[in-house]
Amino acid sequence: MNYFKDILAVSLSKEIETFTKNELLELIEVPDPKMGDLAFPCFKLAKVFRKAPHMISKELVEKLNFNDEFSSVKAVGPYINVFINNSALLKYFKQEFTDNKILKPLPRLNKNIPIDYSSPNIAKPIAFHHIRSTVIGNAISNLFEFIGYDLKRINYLGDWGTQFGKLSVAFKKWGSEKELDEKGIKHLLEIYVKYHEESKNDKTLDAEARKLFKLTEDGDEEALALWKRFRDISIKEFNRIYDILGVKFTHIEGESRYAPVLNETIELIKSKVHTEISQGALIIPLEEENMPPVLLKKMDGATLYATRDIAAAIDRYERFNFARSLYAVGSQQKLYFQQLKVVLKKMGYDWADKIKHIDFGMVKGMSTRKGNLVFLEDVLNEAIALSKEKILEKGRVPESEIDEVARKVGVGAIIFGDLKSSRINDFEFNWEDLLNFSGYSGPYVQYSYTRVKSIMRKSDIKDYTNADLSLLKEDIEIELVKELLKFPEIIQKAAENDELYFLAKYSYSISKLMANFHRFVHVLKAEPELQKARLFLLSKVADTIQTTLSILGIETVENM
RNA sequence: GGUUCGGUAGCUCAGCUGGAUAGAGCAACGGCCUUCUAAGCCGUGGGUCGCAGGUUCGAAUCCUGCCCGAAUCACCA
Repeated sequence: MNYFKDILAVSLSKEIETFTKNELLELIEVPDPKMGDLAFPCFKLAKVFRKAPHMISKELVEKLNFNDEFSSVKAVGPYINVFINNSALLKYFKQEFTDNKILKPLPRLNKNIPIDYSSPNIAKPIAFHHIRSTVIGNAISNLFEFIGYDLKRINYLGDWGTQFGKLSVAFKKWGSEKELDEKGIKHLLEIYVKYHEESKNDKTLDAEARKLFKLTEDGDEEALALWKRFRDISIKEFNRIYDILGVKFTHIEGESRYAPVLNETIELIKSKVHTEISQGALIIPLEEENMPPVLLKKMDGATLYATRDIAAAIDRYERFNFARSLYAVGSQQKLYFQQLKVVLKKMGYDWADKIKHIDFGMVKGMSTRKGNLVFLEDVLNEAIALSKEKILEKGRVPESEIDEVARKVGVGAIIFGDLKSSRINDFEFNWEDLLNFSGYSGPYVQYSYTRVKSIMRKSDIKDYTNADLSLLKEDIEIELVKELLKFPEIIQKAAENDELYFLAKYSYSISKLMANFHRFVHVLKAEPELQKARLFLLSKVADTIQTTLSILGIETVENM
């Protein structure tokens, strides 16, 4: 659509000298389809020319000249409404979608973007609320990869800290090898919970835990072996869930990576910014910035998250020389990330400006009926089971593919559910919505895709490359063409705002139009040439849906 | 209390760099399977855009104040 906007703007700029072409381009709107494809409001001109806007629109329309791009250019009150000529539109459509040029990832920029997402704490099963960072980070990564960046997908595990001392103590006291083998991470959670109960009454436990973690930090072989074992078990279980979700990482590391360099990091910080001891803790005061201080070391000398994160930020810059550095982390940590950037900036690192916190709202209303967490895996399994049930009901999917299709659809519903609205909104946990596969949902879009593919499979015509698109005359066909041509704008908007819901909405609106297409237009009954033209269009609908969903991290299926 | 984010239909949300009658989905109700997949389609009802001022040709959108909710504000991450 930008192509036609540009033509309109150029034409307008020939008549209007007080505005540049780009200023005019900014003013052009995409109105209600009934009014036109493009609209130019004359209010801003009215101020400059001191003339009523409806007069200006009327006069302008008479002066404007076009080739054959527009079929109608009319003054409607203060607006100039423009309809695009169908043949020009279809010609442009064919050009852009030949070899799917428009859907291809953008040229490589040779610029790195490390992104930190998912990042669970080890020794605890992944709870449902981890879905947000995992799915948002994965999709943002896909999006930036699409527009040309090289992504470094980092799962920055919470794998260091006194909680491992606690876990070690708990395992020594109540742990069982047999249960660890059988239940894996859930056994670790059990004993961790028990530890917390017991430690309320028995204060010696905490001291013991600190001692054990100190041993780990100092490199004690036995302590380290136990830590490594907890970590390996955790990673194995995490990977199982990432496989279900279809989420990938390029780097699995964790806070432990920075354990050896913490002292030198603190020395480095001390040498570059003013630090002080306050109430026994080592802090960086940020009064000038109107922020609370950043704590580097606790009273007992132990380091904190901030120290590790500063080390990690520097490390990521040194390793990747990043164009941007992203963190998909909840909005609770907004202030913390501002502080982190300020500290890095104070240390003289200009690249701190390239750090961006992709924040998102928290998951609320999670069922606590059992007084414990809702595990992500359970929610996924629930969604997959429901989707399998529906697949069996319909009986369209071959036996051998049922489980795979059920997974893609069930998981698609969960992922889409997370990405369908603005990141910053809190996410309401609600089984009913989560498992509702109709309307504005992943399965709806996937379903739309299968119907299109089904038609393509049933037709004898398999090659549409030389289709004569001028045969496409139905309104709904033209609407679809216009929608498909919006793809680059949607990608751009999503990337500019780090918002995935633009893509989710886009996939939905294509599907919605497709539903209308099915109602008014028949493909297989059409004459061969017309059928070919329609198949060309449908194949592009399918490809656009697939490309859009795949950026969101959702797979398409051929049947459901 | 300070800071930040939010308050639009019963619920979940779009729309917010001011513009033409405020839009979706879910839920409710009523229709549609001899027609390329009914996980679908069509229709109906449902709104003082938190409240009050201001800015202007025009405000859900910008400004101010207030009300309500959430997050956060030094030893968790």
